[in-house]
Amino acid sequence: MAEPTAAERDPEAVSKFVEGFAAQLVEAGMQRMPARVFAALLASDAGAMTSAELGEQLQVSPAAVSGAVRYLAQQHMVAREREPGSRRERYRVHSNQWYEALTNRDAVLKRWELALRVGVDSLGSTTPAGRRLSETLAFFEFIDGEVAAMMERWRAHRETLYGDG
Amino acid sequence: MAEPTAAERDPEAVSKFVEGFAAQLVEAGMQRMPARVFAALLASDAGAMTSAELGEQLQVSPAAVSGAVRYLAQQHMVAREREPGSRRERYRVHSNQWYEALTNRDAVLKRWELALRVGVDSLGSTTPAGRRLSETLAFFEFIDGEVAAMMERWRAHRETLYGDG
DNA sequence: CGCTTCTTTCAGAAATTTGTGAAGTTAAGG
DNA sequence: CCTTAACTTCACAAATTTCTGAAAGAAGCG
Repeated sequence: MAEPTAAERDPEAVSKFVEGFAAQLVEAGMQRMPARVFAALLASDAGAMTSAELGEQLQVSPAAVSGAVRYLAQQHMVAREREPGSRRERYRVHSNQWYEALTNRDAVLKRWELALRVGVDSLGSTTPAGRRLSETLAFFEFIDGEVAAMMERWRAHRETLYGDG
Repeated sequence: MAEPTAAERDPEAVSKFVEGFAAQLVEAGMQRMPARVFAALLASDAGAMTSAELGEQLQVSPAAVSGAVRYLAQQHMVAREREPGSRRERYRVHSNQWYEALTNRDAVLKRWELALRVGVDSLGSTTPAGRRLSETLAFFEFIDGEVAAMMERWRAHRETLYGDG
């Protein structure tokens, strides 16, 4: 049993991982329910679950799932899938996509940069405080540029690990 | 007045920036009070303030400042300074250091990695879910390595902007 | 078209988080 | 040593957040 197979998937083990990983995400600033939903999807074999399945595993109401999924979809951390010919929706983590979304704190960086520009303007670019803000701004602008390149290197690195899969 | 000087520092403008920038940090997951304290320090000309100064600018109690500073110090986002021969403490943002601390989500990454390893082990590295977690883990390990190099490039880039200052 | 199944919205209850005042602790300076 | 200034801790009150149940809203299917 050191190497479980799909057949012997242990709900307790799954739940333990889900709650543990979710807790880490919460500590890093994510809301609890989105974190739990996301972790549950990550730990699913299919990489996708229905609203009902999520509600059952996490022991929460459909309303809670709905709210969490809306948030995750906005952040591009899950994709909604409509099985054609059914009202049932399916929420999926795209293996190759989700961590790019996590990295896409781009929007966050942009808002920080905007706030800093306002600060530099109103405090004066030649004051000590203004210069500090200005340097901070330069840092974020630099990071912006680097992240794209880094993701490119990751894709290359990934292929050395997994091939073109 | 398009370019304010230190002499005409406008408390309202400062406060506006502080609250605005703090709000962005909060939205990114930081607690409110640490965010406000940090923003206030960033916007100070000296790059450092006493507990009393912070309390007055932010209109909060010494207890609130104390709690916020403890958090920020743990995250290495501010340094505590003891002016020798005084009980007054001074909290400082190290211009060159603070954003490295922000980037030092290293600890966060490490905890995520640990949780993911647990997941891979308990779900089985050959199951679909296990493989997904495993790939996620590989991604974070890759990022770990890249961040250090990126910071190095930033320091070099910074010198092209500001010289050795 | 109406029935049925799934999802979303919304008001409110419950839990958590946050900040305060007051008491406690530490260390400088007489 | 004792006084006093500063920081910290703690219990509690207030504000905020989070989740639920119930009702409303879509969309397939007969």
